[in-house]
Amino acid sequence: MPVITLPDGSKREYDHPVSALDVAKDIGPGLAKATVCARVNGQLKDATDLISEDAELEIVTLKDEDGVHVMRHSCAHLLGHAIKQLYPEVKMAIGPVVEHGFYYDVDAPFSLTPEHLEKIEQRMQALAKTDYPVIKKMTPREEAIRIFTERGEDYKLELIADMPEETAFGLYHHQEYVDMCRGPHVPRMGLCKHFKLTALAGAYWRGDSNNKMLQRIYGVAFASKEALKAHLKMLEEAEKRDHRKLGKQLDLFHVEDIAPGMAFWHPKGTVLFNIVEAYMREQLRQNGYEEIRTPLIMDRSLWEKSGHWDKFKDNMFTTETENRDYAVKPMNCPGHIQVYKRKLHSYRDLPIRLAEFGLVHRNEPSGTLHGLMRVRSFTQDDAHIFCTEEQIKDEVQACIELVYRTYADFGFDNIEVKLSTRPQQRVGSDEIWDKAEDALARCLQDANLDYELQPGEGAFYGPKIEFSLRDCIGRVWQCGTIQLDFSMPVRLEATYIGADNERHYPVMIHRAILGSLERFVGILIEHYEGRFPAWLAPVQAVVATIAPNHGDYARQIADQLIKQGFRVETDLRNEKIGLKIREHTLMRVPYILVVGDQEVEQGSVNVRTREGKTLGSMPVDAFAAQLAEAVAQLGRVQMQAQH
RNA sequence: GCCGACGUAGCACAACUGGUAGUGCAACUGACUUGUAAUCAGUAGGUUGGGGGUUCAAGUCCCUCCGUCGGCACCA
Repeated sequence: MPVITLPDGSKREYDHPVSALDVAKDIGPGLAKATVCARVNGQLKDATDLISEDAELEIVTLKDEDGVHVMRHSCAHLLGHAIKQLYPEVKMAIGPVVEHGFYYDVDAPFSLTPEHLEKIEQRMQALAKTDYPVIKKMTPREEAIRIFTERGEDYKLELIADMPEETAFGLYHHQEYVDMCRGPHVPRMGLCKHFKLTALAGAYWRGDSNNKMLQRIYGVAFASKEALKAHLKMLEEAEKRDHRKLGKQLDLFHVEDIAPGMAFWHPKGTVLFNIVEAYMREQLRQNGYEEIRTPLIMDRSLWEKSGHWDKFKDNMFTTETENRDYAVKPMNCPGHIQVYKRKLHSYRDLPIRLAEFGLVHRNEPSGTLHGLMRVRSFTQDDAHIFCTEEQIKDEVQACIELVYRTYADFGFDNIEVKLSTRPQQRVGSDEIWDKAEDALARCLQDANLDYELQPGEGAFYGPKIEFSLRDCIGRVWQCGTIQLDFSMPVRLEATYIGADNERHYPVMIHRAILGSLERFVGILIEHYEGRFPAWLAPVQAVVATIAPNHGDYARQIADQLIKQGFRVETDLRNEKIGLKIREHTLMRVPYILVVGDQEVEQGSVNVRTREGKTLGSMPVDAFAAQLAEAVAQLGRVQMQAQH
């Protein structure tokens, strides 16, 4: 005799076990049709699961994020259904939900092509259209094994073998197709409507590169046609923001096969890069850091001692001369310790904060390279803070604050925070790791930050906090990081003299605010779609002449502004003003200063903005004041404009 | 590194099943003397990523290396 309580507080009494779908039908046919699954006492369940006890019930539809999630998951089954009808020899591995959609990893004896995808998608559409019911059967272990053995689904059998505790498995019957899943799933396939298969890729079985590589089919799915369309449109728009494309168009940088994964920065890109660096340098000055510079290449023995050689020798560039082996630095920390060690330090000196815009080289696997985001040569805004254990908290806190202040200045407000803890391969005792992980976790909690825990993802010498930003299509890239390290000072014998007149090892905090300057600039390009705020724009204004005889005046204006510290160019070409405006607008120059007879006469400039607004003639000083104001706002101005 | 796709002039792209490598922009030359997103005409530019092979003939087919793109694994 279950009593079902609905979200509005109303109660319904039944004299037999009911499913959420039954209840929905009682409420109305519209709701029944929209039912994707149910939340029973807060837990997601299949709409067809019978409820025999009193329960709070919420009918979940596609208006609910969870409903969309379940529908996407069912799309993966639908993909399985379709692919097995078309290519019965394919073996199904796993088909989970991902952001915006789903994928299915399959083992096919042939290479899937976009043409296959098209056929599969059509079959999916046809199957979904029949609106067949999905039948869930909790199936005893033996029977589940029998079913998948009969069907030759080796991967499903392996999954079952991996859950030795389970006595029964949820098998979802999609007509003749059977898939195993914890669920829930949609009760009928008509709910899967607005999907599209989008990509093919390789993926290792169980994410292990020792295993066979399977073929992964990616798809997206949404609650409505409009949402699907909007998503595809967004991807299209995102393509225009791609920093690799804009880097070429705006003449910022290039990469070529003479140096894979290493950027050639062009003049305009270098201006941008230098502004970012100068900004960070000013932060260092204001926050008690001392800047240093250390060698690019150091003896291999240093890297062996630090532990880097052991773990990363395959990813390090090496060189050799006069029978000595060297490694190109992949990190700055050992160099910084060498600087630290040249002096005897008192506990009174701590914390000591050594910073470097360190150019590091890492021989990243070829398949990982990605524009400026993942490269083999990059500049870290790196620093190492040598301090006592008591100072950890204040120092980490200060770093966190610096990250948020800095990112806000660059126009970012959406920062993902993660805490990564001890990995399998590591140096240092468990006590030390306990201490370090606790310290970082406490700092995050004190700062009131939501963060994701990533067990096993820490650096080999210590746990780390990561600050990540997203690129234009939502890929997440690690930027800032704060890492606690109790080991490196011991290994490389960095000490200080304590109040007790004994030698102690300092704690070392590795921290980067932007992370890789290359990556950060890449993200900036995408974030602003190349429309940099005046602060960052490589060229802030172009003085464009109407006719050749205005050249002297234009040059004079430009000189005047350049002397005031602005980045200004002239366009004296014998071309029409329309062409000049078009070209500089496409190059995303924030201001175009048009000068003709009228301006020469008045000693003014006629200002046109990148957005196409003509601000009219104004004295040069007035423009300079306006530009200075725009520059002073840093990147925060754009942030407000976007909301 | 692995799976798959791709690589044509500085850039963006074209060249049917193998049959003389083209177009636009940019560059250069000249004309036009310009008022808020493209003035007109002409000229030049490529061993089709490198190497090898099949063929009477290869941008196109095959092998191999390099690189790029999308994922996966990796990411100090």
